[in-house]
Amino acid sequence: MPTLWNGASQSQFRLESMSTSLHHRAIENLGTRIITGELPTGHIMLAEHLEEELQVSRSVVREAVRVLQSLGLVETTKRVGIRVLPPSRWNPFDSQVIRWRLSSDARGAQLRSLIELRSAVEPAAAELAANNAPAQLRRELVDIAHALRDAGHSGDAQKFLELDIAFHSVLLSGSGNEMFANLMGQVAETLTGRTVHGLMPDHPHEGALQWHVDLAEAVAAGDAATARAASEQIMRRTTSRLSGTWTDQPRVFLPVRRS
Amino acid sequence: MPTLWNGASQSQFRLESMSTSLHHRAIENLGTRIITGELPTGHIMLAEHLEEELQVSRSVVREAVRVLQSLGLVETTKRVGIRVLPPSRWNPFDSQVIRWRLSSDARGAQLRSLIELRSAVEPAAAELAANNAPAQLRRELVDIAHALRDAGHSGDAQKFLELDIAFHSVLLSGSGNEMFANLMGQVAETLTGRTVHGLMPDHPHEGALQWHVDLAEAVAAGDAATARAASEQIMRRTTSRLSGTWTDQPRVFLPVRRS
DNA sequence: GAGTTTTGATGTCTGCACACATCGGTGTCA
DNA sequence: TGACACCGATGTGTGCAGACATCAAAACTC
Repeated sequence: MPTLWNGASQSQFRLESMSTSLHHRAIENLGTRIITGELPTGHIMLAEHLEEELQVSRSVVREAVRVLQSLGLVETTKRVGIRVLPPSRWNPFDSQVIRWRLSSDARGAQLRSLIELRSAVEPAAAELAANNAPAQLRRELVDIAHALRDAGHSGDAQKFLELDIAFHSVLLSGSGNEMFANLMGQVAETLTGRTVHGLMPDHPHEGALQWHVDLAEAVAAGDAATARAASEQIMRRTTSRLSGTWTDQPRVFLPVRRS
Repeated sequence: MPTLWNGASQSQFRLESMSTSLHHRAIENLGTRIITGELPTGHIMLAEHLEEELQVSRSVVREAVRVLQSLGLVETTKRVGIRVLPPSRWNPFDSQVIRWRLSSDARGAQLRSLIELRSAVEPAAAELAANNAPAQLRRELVDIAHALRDAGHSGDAQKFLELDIAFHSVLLSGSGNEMFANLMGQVAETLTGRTVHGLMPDHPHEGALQWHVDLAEAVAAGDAATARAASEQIMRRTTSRLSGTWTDQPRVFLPVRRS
């Protein structure tokens, strides 16, 4: 009886929590289940079946499926149904997909991918920022670096996290490359995830704090080479500190898709 | 009179070509117009208005708007309508967004972003591939590099393009990082765009051909440092060859979004 | 100016017609 | 008799139309 959504009821409670639109919850539900593997590759669903399973109407299901389709999670075929696509078809840069993967078994693999991407991008961003960033962003970066060092010394974990995110955000924005700047959100996820999961030491590494200051001052001075070097130092340390979380994750070598 | 879509008719012909679904064409239409700026930031549309403008039904409009919403191009607000979001909210990694930008005035800026991203990522991918790629991919890479050199010498532009795409695809796949591997599609866009727009010389640079071979053989030998160095050479040259196309494009320094 | 009502847009539900890929039966030919 | 091509039935996504629910902006009242 697909009636109104009336708070706490229904034993087959599939659309968790409230305060978001129905189609959004449907996306969340299906996306999560696909990425955790509960709905495996090749699994076929029928729109009609989803209606009663999720207790929503056709329009909600259809809009949700459209979005999942644009994320590469499913494809629709007439006379067949809605087919779950293999992970190689998922859009690994979509922030929803990243979020879902971070809260699945593939968390380690997703973290590794993100760290590798950051390790490649941040030094380049540092270089670009040193060459191109507007004066105000350079000043801001220096201020944040100093505040970050202070917070590290005083052991204020919450403030340290905020400043850490701000630092890398400003750096990436300062590159003047909108793709780099957009990684900010993902970086924030990894950083917050790190503290939440207790991977941060009580007092951050003294060298790392100094490298942040060095990086900021190199950017301010327009010294691209030094900025890159400092960024590489930071990323090397970050990588080595986190690499323990994905030692058991096998690498996946995607097939070369020729369309 | 929103009746069936009957081929060539309608003077206000907005949904171009056929053979794709209506909602897909609606996405294409709106996405293009938003990114070219024909529908500027803050512009407000009404679903009802879109229905008659595109000559499609409510459900088609709604599904298209949902997808555009997930791409960060629009937001919907009750009592207001469908609002076009500023470029800083667009998902710059989505392949549709990239494609739309490549065929807009911002083409130069998009190319620069992609090249900068490639320049950061490919050397890292080369390093990872040298350390982790399975034997078969290494062999394949060497074969392609040699074929690429031959094609370069013989001046077969079409074959050269195919092999060039294949080379970078295999390299990125060989990194074992699904985000790197996924850049493949975007790389293909830039490479094809380059030949189509007549930016390729008749005979590719001899040094570049050799660097591809060096890179492949370093990966095959597991020599990460050499592989990275060769990749950096290639990207430096690619950058310098293409930088002319975006000299006039201003860099955009996105605001740091703190949610 | 604070609280209340009205209004107008999206959100959701439903029934229907159509397009079309798949499957199975039928007919043809060797 | 068996293999193969054809063709229509079937079932599913796609698209359409209209209704009601919801909720936030805007207008209104006090």
